[in-house]
Amino acid sequence: MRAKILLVEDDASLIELVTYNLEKEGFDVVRTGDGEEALTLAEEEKPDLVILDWMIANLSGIEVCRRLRRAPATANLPIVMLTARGDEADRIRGLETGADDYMTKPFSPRELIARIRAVLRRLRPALQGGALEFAGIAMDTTAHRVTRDARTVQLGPTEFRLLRHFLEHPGRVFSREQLLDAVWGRDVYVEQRTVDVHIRRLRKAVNAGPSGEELPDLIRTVRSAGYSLDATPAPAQAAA
Amino acid sequence: MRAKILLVEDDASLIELVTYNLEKEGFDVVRTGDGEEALTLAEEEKPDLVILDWMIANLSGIEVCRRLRRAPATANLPIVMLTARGDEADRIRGLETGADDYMTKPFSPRELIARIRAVLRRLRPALQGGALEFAGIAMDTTAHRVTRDARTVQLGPTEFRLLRHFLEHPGRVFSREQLLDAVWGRDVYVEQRTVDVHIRRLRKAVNAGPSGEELPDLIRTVRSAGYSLDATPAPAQAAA
DNA sequence: ATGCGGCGTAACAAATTTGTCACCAAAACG
DNA sequence: CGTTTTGGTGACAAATTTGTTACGCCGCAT
Repeated sequence: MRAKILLVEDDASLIELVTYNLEKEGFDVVRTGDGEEALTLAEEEKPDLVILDWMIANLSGIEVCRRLRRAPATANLPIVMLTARGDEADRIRGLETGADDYMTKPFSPRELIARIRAVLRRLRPALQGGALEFAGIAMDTTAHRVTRDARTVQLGPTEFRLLRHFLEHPGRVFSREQLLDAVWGRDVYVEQRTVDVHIRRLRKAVNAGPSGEELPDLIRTVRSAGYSLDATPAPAQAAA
Repeated sequence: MRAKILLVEDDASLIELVTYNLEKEGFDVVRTGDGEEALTLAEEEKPDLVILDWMIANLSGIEVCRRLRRAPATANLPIVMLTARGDEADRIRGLETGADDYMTKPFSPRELIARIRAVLRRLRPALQGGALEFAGIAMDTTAHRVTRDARTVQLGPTEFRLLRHFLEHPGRVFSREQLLDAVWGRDVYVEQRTVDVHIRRLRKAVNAGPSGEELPDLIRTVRSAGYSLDATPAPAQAAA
């Protein structure tokens, strides 16, 4: 899966340099030099990470950062700030506003790539082509293969993406709306209840035991909130 | 919840400088200047983050980093590399080996703090926000999970919101009207006495002990005023 | 064209949650 | 003390939220 990067920068030569390097490394790049447009693109293009220059048109980078963090849809989007302002105070302000990393010009493209990878490694483990694992469920994202306790699990495409999303954020509760955004795509109009049906299909596939038996359900229903991948199956009598 | 930081560094003056700043910011600090010992401490002390100097005794920082990543127990431990080697190649090597961030000496303690916070914000949302705690009651808002003294507490949606409100303002007394506004919503028409019933349900769930016994009630009834979350069992009635 | 697998909806059943009451207990008041 | 308030509880029926199943469609490979 290729990661999509939103590059917000208005220096033409820098755009070219960074874009070239990113694409060489296998990233998709979306560009803009305008702060307002950056906010729009962040919502519409659903990039996996934003590279944000401080000095851009219409809105300062720091303001874009602040607004991205405030909007629920982008509150979790990784941000790498990139700027000529080398002031310590500026760097700290950037990081405290919610940036995940901060680099000052002039910078090495290779280091930028390395830092981007470091951030993505944390945020979207699946983008690094690695394997995901949680409580006995293992997913090889490159081979598109899922196993539970070493036995293969057969999943449809949607269930695969759904499970991948859960594995990338274990323990966290997602609303049906968030799942539709993340798994189906932002511009797809589908009934929220459809999520339930796919959750059901996913459970059925993942919890199927060797001999027709049922394994503990790792997908927790959180009433009025959504679903989450969770190791604690039955909080019933966990007394000691 | 205070975050514990393992500082692996052998320059005495730096140790002092960094420790002072970390502790001032509310972190617990564990120190060593030895690579082998760093691995042991990482397992035993279970720090929330490691600051790792490149040049240390016994094992190089990069090697410590590599081994931490390889051991399952510490594979996910956030690492910030900190070193005099400003070489681009070294920085990239550090990041690619699994470090989450990389700073070169000389560095600003405040920037180091800001970067540590940026990493922890991602990795341990519980340490930054999303987690509430009071007198043994812990709430993870992202996982939608509540525990009392490490035992899971089962709550309905309304009780969850109610408890969250109390945890966000511990000790403060809220009238039924204020609670309806804050927990039910400003424009919902519900009987005030309904609050009592939910307080009852919340108490029942939170005060249930391991073996059917009752734990001390942390929700205080303030006659003719409302309710509050309060650790003190039964003090004399102060002024109104 | 035909069959199959996967998908989105609708519909109905099952499970939980919720707002109110009626009634009892505790506290405040004179 | 007897009354009056104010809070505590258990019971309910209604309302909401999920679980499950069935069905028709669509795209694709045969």
